[in-house]
Amino acid sequence: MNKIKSILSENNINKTKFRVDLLKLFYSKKSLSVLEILDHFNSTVNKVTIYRSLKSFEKKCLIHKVPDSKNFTRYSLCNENECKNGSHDHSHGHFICYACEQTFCLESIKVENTNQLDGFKVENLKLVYEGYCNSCINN
Amino acid sequence: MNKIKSILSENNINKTKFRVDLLKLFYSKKSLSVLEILDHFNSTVNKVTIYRSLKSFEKKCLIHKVPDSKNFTRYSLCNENECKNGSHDHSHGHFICYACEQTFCLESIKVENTNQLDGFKVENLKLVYEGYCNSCINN
DNA sequence: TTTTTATTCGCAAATGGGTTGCAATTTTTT
DNA sequence: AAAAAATTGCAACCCATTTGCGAATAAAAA
Repeated sequence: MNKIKSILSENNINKTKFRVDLLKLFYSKKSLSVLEILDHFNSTVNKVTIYRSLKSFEKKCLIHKVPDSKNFTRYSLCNENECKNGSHDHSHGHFICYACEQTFCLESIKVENTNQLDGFKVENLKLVYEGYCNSCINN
Repeated sequence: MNKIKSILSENNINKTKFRVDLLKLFYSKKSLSVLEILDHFNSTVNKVTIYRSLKSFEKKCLIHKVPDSKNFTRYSLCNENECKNGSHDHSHGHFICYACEQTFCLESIKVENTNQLDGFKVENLKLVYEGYCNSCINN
């Protein structure tokens, strides 16, 4: 609660009720989509506000986009070691569950940025696993 | 020309002028988006027709979706060894060019479907390189 | 080759994610 | 408390993709 507010303060984001609640929500979820956020707040908040809050959080390196199976955008908390000053680096694999559609960061699976690819100059590398998470298998 | 038509015949897709031309086009490109197809035909064909043709080709394993950088869908020809009977398996890496937005299949970079991931049942694995292709670097 | 049947096509309209302009409200600064 | 800056909601928009439906076309049957 206090932690959330101080994070917002440090990043010059106004501590409105919604933004505090939204950031708090991120601390309890692996990843979130706009639709899930809208559902969580029972549509008491306008979707434009959600988009703008996400964009603001992203710019301040509180959250970043993560891969998803469909063409939806999902976000999850930044890792302090990886993202700084508005530039995001998630050099680890990701897992996407077909059932719950959650995206999990696989911090232990590092992807090294191979510059060695014949005919191409590689700037980024994404490693995405898809399947079923344990929680979905056991339900 | 004859080859194209016989492929369509074998897959029970009507050999309309547009579908013949569209399949021919795929044989000359690494990958295509709906917009690129629309441009190529100078908007003489309805975009709904494009979407439906693509879906039909995909169902018959002539083409499949490939990863892209933005939220657009791209398609490229299926590899006969990999895709069969409507189920698509592209177990190789992909390269996406930031400049031309083309997606290239890296047939030589195979991804083995690791079932070994703690806490997850892995069904699929995607390896995507991003950067600049030689053609864009030299222009 | 005519008739029948199955596909495909184009158009209009709808769905869904995401954005923009603007005026009203809230938070921060002084 | 007043002024300045950030945030919000609303309506309207953009763009990719889909759906319904009747008209046109292709393939199969007679």
